[in-house]
Amino acid sequence: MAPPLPPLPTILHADLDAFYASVEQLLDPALRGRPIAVGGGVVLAASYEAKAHGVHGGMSGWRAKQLCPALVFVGGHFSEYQRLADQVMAILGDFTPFVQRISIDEAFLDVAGTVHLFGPPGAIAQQLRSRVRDEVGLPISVGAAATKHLAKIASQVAKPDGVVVVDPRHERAFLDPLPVGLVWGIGPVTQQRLADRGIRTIGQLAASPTDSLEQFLGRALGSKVGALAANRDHRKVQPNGRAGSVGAQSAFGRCEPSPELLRAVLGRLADRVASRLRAKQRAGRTVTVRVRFAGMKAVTRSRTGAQPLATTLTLTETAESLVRQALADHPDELQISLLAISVSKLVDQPVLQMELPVLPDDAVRAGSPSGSARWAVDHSIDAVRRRFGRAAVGYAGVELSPMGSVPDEFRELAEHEL
DNA sequence: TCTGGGGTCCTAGGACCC
DNA sequence: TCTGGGGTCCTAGGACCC
Repeated sequence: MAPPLPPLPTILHADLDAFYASVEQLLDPALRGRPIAVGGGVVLAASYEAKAHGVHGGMSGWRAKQLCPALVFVGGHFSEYQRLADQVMAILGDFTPFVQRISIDEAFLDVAGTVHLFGPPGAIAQQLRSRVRDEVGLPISVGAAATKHLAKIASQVAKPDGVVVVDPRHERAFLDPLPVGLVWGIGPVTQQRLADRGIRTIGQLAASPTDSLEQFLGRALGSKVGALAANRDHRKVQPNGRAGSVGAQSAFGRCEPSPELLRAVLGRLADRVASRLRAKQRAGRTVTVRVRFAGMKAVTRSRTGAQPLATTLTLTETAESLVRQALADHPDELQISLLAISVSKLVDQPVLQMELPVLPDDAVRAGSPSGSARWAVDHSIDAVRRRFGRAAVGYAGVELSPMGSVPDEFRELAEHEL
């Protein structure tokens, strides 16, 4: 039998460059060519002109200004980000039905079935970039390789505004000189641990004995690196699955965890999470809270119930009880700096768009409404908000809370390049 | 000048059942 | 009666990604 042909580099990873900042420069020509940062107190995204001065996401605003005095801060046009990114994804879909979007601004494509229509992967990458540039006006980088992992690394190397095709016959030559931090799953912690052992490049990593590496890196990462080095990364580009959890968090300076604070913050977070669950027609059985103390140490507490939940008031109460539990387990911690709520083990919970049911009597009389009354209250609030906007109505003490320093739109989009 | 927000995946230990 | 092994679910913690 003839030896199998080497796989073609038909997996593409397309990644918009400095996405939020590029959109701002697209919307306002006066910003083009200038160092800009999206955000204020903290930099959410920086243009390449700003990055040249060392500005990057996650940096405090004043530090960024120190590094780059000419830096211009701009507020975010969040609905524009979503709209333009969706346009880009639609263009990607013209080259193959196998598009897997992994965040607002990046996606994998498998073009194995369409090379006969559009030419080899490198040519497809160029056509795709031209169309995004011409029709949307944004720069996008593309990596092409035989596997997702490698394509992702290639697109990072291609930035800004470029293409890198990794020939499957020369993968090691491509990978070996690159820094280990480009490997998926190697973050700052692991990078430091590797550096302590003199390992900085992927080549050095691949050359070190696997068993001892696995011993100190953990089996998961060890096998991941092994698979990468041996080109055994066989994950397919697959249609997007549905989210496995829905959560929200809120950071505030350092505060004493008074009952009033807990009520206000958890009520607001539960309102966000539960209304998003209802909008997706989903509900979840497991509620997890996260409490971060003043020293950045964080703990979690979770509870799994028999019935899936998507009710604001029930979620608030469950979260409150879990947070109290976490606080009681750490009596030495006097201040907290963040609270988070997440709901997982999600199931479908279709909701008929029916007229509002008549409130049961017990809801009117009792201080604590019944399950069906809670359902009715939530859905009437959702309905009003659909018509008049989110701020139109809410739970007492929830909307009035001074805690929401970050506008809700800010929270809708997961940030990138941090 | 302490560091925002929304997710995923992995590990480990314990409970529980067969 | 004692013991072992496997499977599944739950909780908690941590690293990482965008």
